[in-house]
Amino acid sequence: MTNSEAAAQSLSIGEVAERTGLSVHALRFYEREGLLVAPVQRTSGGRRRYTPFDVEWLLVCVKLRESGMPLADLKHFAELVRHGPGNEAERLHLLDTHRQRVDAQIQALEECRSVITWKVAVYTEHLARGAAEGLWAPTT
Amino acid sequence: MTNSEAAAQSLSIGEVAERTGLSVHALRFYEREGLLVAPVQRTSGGRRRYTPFDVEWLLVCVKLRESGMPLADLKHFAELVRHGPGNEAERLHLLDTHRQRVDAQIQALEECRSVITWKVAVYTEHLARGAAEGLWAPTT
DNA sequence: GCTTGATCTGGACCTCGCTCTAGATCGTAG
DNA sequence: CTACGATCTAGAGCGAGGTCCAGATCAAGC
Repeated sequence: MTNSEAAAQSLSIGEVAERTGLSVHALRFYEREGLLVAPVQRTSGGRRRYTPFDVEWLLVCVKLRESGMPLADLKHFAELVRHGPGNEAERLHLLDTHRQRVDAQIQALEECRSVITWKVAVYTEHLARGAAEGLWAPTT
Repeated sequence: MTNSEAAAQSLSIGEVAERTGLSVHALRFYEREGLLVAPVQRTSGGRRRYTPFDVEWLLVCVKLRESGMPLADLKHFAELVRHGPGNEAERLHLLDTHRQRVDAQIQALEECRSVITWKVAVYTEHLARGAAEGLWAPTT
């Protein structure tokens, strides 16, 4: 890949914000916090140019954040990747631990869901009966 | 129910903390924030006594919080209940809206889960092959 | 050359949801 | 009566995760 091809593929911070759903503020913040694998390239004028690699990494970050991974863990993961090959076992462990948390979270949410569904049914029935009995009781 | 029966069923803040998983600090905080349906009863000495009703309400609160309902919404819900019968439709709406958010959240988490599973598989394979290729690439 | 909009930096500030502190009081066991 | 642990109030503090601001610079179009 030539320099110009690379330049053509690279994106400004605004474009990356659009593609990742992160704000430009958040992108700069993530960078400061060391969440990126490599320092972002700059134009001669000092503007950031993100490579497709950067964007893909950020998309993974977004998914991990969405699922509740703390920034500190994300930073640790980035450090491992930055450090290069040889620590795949640790990366694996990090991800697998997180997957377990996600599983637990899904389960918890499904429980919440059924509690809510139950409550919704209660109110729906109440309304159907013309709200004849006004008293709210937690279990009914 | 006599007074003494009610008193026997009522719990101290510490007992409620145990049963709900909230800290005593959080319990007092929730009360200050108006998240309870009714003001908590007090002993002659000024200590809080929670009724079974209070505890059940708090357990619902915990479930709703766990599933990401903001305190502001919880407060609103409490206000509706406090205000008594006649607003069941609004309560229903509040809960149903939240359920939709929970559903979306579950779906998002499942997506995250599959992304993570994929990544885990990549690293596992990598390790199985003796980490022959060290290059990390976001998609592989 | 000039305007306009995007981006730059460093640091202050914000919201949320608690958590903790200090200093006083209650209440129960010895 | 004395200890001692639980609880009380008001209010300060905290950690996470950004968000926003000021003032300057860059880059593209007219």
